[in-house]
Amino acid sequence: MFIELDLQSETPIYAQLVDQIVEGIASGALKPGDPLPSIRNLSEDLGINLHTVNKAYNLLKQEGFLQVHRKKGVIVQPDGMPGVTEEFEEKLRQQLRSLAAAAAVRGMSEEAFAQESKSVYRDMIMNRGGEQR
Amino acid sequence: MFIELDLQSETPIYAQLVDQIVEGIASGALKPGDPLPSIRNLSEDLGINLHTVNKAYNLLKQEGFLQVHRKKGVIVQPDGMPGVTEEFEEKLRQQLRSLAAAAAVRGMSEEAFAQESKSVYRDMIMNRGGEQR
DNA sequence: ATATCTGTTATATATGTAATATAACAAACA
DNA sequence: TGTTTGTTATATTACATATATAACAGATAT
Repeated sequence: MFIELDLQSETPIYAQLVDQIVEGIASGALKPGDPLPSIRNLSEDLGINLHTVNKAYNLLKQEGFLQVHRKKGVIVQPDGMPGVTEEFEEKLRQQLRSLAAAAAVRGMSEEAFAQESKSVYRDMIMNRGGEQR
Repeated sequence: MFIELDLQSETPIYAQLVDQIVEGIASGALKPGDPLPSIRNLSEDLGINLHTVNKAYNLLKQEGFLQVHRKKGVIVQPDGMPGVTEEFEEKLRQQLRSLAAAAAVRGMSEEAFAQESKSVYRDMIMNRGGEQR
C-alpha cells in the first residue's frame, strides 16, 4: 500500500486514510479480496496511533468497502461494492454544489468544471485493468 | 437573503454560511456591491452567535468575496471576484478526486460523474441574468 | 498447550475547533 | 448624543481528533 500522510493538513489523519484507501480501490491498486495491513502493522508503519487506523477501517467497514474477519483480518469487500444509493447521490450533489459555486464565482465555466471532473475521474481510473464492471 | 441552517448537520454552522453565501453570489441572487446583513442582525435572525457570523464573514473577506467597510458595512466584492488561482485549482482537484473515487467505487461511470457535475453547476447558475462574464 | 497475532473494547489525557456568552472599544452616522 | 457598525478580548462549554495503556477473546502457528 502506498499511503502518504500529511500531518500538517487540516483534514484529519483518519479521513486521509479513508480517502486513500477508497482511491486505491477505485484505481484498481486494491482489488476485491485483497488483504490490508493489520491495524497494528499499519499504525506502526505510518507512525500513528492504533485507534486512528481502527477508526478509518471501521468507517470503511460501515460503508461496505471493507470486510473484517477474525480469520482473514481486513480485506477489500469481495462480495460486490455498494452501489449508487440515493443517500450517496444526495451527499455527492451537496458537495459538488459547494465546489461548483466556488468555481463559478471565480469565473470557471460550466464546461471547464465538467471537464475538470472528467479528467480527475479518468486520471484516477487510468491504470486499471479491464476487469471491472 | 435566504439562508437555511441545519443545526444537526456535521458541517459547522460557519461553513454552511460560507457555502450559502458563495452559492448566492454564483447564482446571481447576490450581485457585486449588494449589501449583506450586519453581523448582529444576521446572527439574531438566525438565532446564532455573533462570532459565528463574524467568522464566516471574515473567511469570505480573506478569500476576496466580500468587502468590509466601517461605512458601507458588509458588501459583495464590487471590484471583481478573485480568479482561478493555482491554489484554488489544486484544492478543487483534491476534492474532486475524493468524490470521483467514491463514485467510481460505487460503479458510477465517468460520463455519469461528469454529467452530474455539469447539471449541478447548471442548476446553480440557472436563474442568473446574462450580465456576468 | 503456549505463545502470538488478530480485531475489539475500555479509560484516560492532551489538544484543537466550534459555538456560545459578555463586554468593551473606536469609527461612522443620524 | 445616542446608535449602529465592525473589531477585539476573555471565558466557558461541548465535541472531535489523536494519543497512550491496558485488557479481552477468537484464531493461528509452533
